[in-house]
Amino acid sequence: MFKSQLKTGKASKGEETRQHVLDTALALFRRRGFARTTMRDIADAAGLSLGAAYHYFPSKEALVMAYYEWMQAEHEGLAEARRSPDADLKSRIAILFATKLELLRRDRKLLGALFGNLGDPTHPLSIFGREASDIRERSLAQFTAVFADPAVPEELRTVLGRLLWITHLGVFLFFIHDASPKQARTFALVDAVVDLAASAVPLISHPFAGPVRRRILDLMSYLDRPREVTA
Amino acid sequence: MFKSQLKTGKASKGEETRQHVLDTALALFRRRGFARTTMRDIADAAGLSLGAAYHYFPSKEALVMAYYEWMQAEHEGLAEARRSPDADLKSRIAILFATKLELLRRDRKLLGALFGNLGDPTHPLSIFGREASDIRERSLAQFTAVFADPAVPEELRTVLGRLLWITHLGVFLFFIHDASPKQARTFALVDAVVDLAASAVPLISHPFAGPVRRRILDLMSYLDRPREVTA
DNA sequence: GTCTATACCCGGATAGAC
DNA sequence: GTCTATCCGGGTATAGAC
Repeated sequence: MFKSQLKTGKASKGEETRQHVLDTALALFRRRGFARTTMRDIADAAGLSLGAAYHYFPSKEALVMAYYEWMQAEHEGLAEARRSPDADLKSRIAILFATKLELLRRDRKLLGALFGNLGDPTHPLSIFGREASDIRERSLAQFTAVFADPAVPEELRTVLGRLLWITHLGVFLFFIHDASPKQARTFALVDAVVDLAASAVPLISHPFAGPVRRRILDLMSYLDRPREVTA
Repeated sequence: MFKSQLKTGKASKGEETRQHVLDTALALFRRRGFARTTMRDIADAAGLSLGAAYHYFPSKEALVMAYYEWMQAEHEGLAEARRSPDADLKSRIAILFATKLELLRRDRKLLGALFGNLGDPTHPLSIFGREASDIRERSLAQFTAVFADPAVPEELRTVLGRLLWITHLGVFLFFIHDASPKQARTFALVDAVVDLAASAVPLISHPFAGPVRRRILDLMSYLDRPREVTA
């Protein structure tokens, strides 16, 4: 696990090259999309042999995973920077969506790859799969933290975080397909979703909604457990 | 469009072969999954050359589309057969989910393919794409019809139909990943979802929920328009 | 450990002869 | 409508240079 770079502290030659390959790949993905970019293109554009590219990234999708990781770190940083201590629930939700949309905006053609293996449980590289679990958990944590608010019943916070996270996946699936100028429809959708989410919380917390609330908790308990591997 | 078969009325040789290829392919998909079945496997098993198989189905995914079509017709038939005129809202929803689950049960390994191209808007063969629009509309219509009920405000029916349809996609995405014995967790999830859907309708129809209801209608208006093609 | 070059396998898809 | 041959690209393998 611990290599010689312990003493240097500097980025080694290898890490520089690795970064260069990743940058080149992402530039090509952004311009031409994931499917229409070949590993041979990437190696050529980076000035490397095919073998060298595969030396750093064992598969084309590993490049997407690296991007996913970068993206998550970036989102955490940006959302944190925009955070203000006296913000209410609605603006906390709004910030989370706005920052992510800001980051993903130029990467529409690349996003498809993240949703690509959604339906294949045997494929480890999936947004719901093993390899992505770290990143997924960190993202989920961001969306759950939004509900750490005295106005929200404790028992509902985890559940609401998950619901909001799933919703954000849906929004970005919409975003991928949104061909309106400058993705105006996605921006409008985000406004509406934020508005709805913020206004649904008091409703669902109200005693009147007790039976529905209990059913939501029931339902989420089925989604909670870690995923097993299909034989 | 109109070929010589107009006079025969019988299934021509070509249609028989086409059906044979489809049957063979589905059998292989069910046994080994979509990804692990090659077009060469299918052609071999059907006793045809690769080129001949491609003559009938222009791509591997076209086979999935043909399945999707068959599936939708089957679901309409089965749901209709189970329909009883005096059923309440909840049991109408329950029947829709139960019959679909019944049909899809043996096809888990095949379903991933339906969700496969979800993220690629340039790919016409997607559950959200052009090619599938007919089938998608028919499926949506089934889920909307459930709410044709005096207890449900007119203005909400389309919206609730869409929400239920999206929910059913989510349930079957879960189903694909469900490795519990006999997919017991999916069955439990379906129960909970049906329960929640049926109990949420009175809540959302209640005057108290007016603001939330208006926001839901707002939100859905962004999802309504037909999809344009990305350049 | 970093990299080149090259040949190869596999599987989706296509061309063109018959 | 059916075949054989071919292309293309993801991915692997290997042999060797520095």
